[in-house]
Amino acid sequence: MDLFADRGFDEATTAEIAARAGLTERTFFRHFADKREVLFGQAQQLQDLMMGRVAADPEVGQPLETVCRALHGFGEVVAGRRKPRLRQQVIDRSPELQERELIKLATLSEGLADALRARGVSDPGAALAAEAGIAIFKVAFSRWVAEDDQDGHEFPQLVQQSLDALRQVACG
Amino acid sequence: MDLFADRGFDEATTAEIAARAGLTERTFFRHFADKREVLFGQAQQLQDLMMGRVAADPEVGQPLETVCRALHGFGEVVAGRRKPRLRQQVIDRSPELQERELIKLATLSEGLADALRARGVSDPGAALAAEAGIAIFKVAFSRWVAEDDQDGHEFPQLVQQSLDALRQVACG
DNA sequence: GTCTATAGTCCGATAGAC
DNA sequence: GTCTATCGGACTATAGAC
Repeated sequence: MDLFADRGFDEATTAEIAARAGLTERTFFRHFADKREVLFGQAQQLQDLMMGRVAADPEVGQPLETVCRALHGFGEVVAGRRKPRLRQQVIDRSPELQERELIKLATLSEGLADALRARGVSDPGAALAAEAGIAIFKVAFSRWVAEDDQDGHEFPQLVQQSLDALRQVACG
Repeated sequence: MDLFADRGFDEATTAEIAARAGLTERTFFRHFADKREVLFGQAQQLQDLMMGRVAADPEVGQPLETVCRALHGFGEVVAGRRKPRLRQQVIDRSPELQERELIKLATLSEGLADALRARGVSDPGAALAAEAGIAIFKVAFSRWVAEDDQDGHEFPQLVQQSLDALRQVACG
């Protein structure tokens, strides 16, 4: 993170990262499938948490609300992350990292759709509720990054506001 | 496309692609910023078309409907593409191509949001209408690929069905 | 067109934990 | 004996510098 923040993602070589950790370049690639993955290792944990919340939601009569309740879990995960805003700055400056972020969100969407189907929501509703939930997450997250809420307490409110705004533009 | 379809995207080298076109590898990189861009060159054209449709839409009172009408433009662009379904098969088999596809869609979303703001739609509604539109596009497109509609005539219907389904899961 | 740097793979070897 | 983490060196393809 320090190397990336100082000189940018592209300019920090895998050899430097490994040296900084007291390892060889070869060992670095045993821990991370590729250089970008260093910044996205916790993504699976976030997905598991959110999918679990969908599975445990009391009612799925309004699938998008179920998804939004699952999104609240982000607040808990982010509390355990180090410097989430610095991390986001690094990502925002690198197109290749943005690509990786998007595919992680797409994977999350797939997972949420699967979790909804397991609760009896049928397609294409399940896929659309999941994708719409990701849209809400993106907007709420970008607003959260712009503020200085340290522990993620305000995140659920931002999700609710985004959900309301989506309903407004979608259903009038 | 033939090389990618035969042996997969990773296995086809830029040297082979260039040789097949009667050019040198260096010339290949003069035409395409990177190897993946070979398959995504027409993306800007699609975005321009859709943004133009948002700009020219008679009314933006229901922003998501405006976006959906813009999405219909895909049918016109795809008619000029060669083997769109084969192209999609190649993409679906390669994670790095999926990443590129996602960032193209994210760029499209940004463009649509800008076009909506130019029509007076305020944030976060503009961003959410654009993102929700992309969600609808993804679902409609995946259904279109699974069918055998050659000229894209059925695409607007698939968009409408996805819009209805989204309204169902979002607003009940 | 030439030249070079970096990411990432493949092969094999070593050493400690259990 | 097996599993896992480390390392070394050679190798290829992408991509950028000039």
